[in-house]
Amino acid sequence: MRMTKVAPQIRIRLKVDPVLVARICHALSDATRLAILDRLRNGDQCVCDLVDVLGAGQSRLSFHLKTLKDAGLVRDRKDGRWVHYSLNTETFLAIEAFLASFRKAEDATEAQACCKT
Amino acid sequence: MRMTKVAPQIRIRLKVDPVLVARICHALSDATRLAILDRLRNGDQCVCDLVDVLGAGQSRLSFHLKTLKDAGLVRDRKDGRWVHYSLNTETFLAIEAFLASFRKAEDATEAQACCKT
DNA sequence: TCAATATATCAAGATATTTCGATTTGTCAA
DNA sequence: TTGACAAATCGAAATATCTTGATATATTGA
Repeated sequence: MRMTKVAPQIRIRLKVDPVLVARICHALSDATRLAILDRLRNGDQCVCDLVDVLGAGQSRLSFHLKTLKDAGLVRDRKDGRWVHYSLNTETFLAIEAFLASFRKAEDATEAQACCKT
Repeated sequence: MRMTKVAPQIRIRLKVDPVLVARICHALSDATRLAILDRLRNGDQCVCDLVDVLGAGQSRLSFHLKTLKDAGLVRDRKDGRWVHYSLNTETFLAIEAFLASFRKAEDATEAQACCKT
């Protein structure tokens, strides 16, 4: 982690498309989808596991998983007749950077990368 | 900014209500509202200024400003016959912390505060 | 091949959100 | 007090999203 102050022009900056931000935030704005993401904290889950744990219908979960995938918040991996979903942390990082830019007046209309682990 | 490592039990933690997260993210999921937030980067704006700049109807802007205010993303301040809106950075920080928790396996179901300026 | 299982997709209805125009409320200045 | 202006609210129409049940696709094992 970089600790010394750097000049503005060499800061890491990410230009964030508002259409993508809206899509990501929309994906995060539903209780079922937040519950799915919460289940994925502990690693990959197949749809059938999520159906069992969340008590939601299979087509409903497929619908929400597609929304999360289209937003880039999750990835899917096919394994035989199962599909495993997992968190895509890059997108979380990108949206965090976008939101952080609202707390940093000097960054005007662009987002600044932060929170790197 | 704290630079030394701290033990997990004394980390700052924020329990985030999924209902509030959904409300905040919903507020962030609309192009008009993102445009409003972008205008507020440079400080307070009254509704009439936003109407001029964004080219949207007044009732439409009032509707979206209410959505943003209910989500805690903006504050309003009455000044004579004008109402000035401004960014509420605390809520941005809270939602960033919530999102960051998905990138930190050890935090399980709670969000960790980060990105403090 | 056939039956069972996992997942995706579709259509239709239910629900929620957004937009617009009109009205209302509150403030100020003449 | 009156007229003008800023902003919020309301009802109705338009649009988008979510849920459900049915069906389609793909994979596996018998």
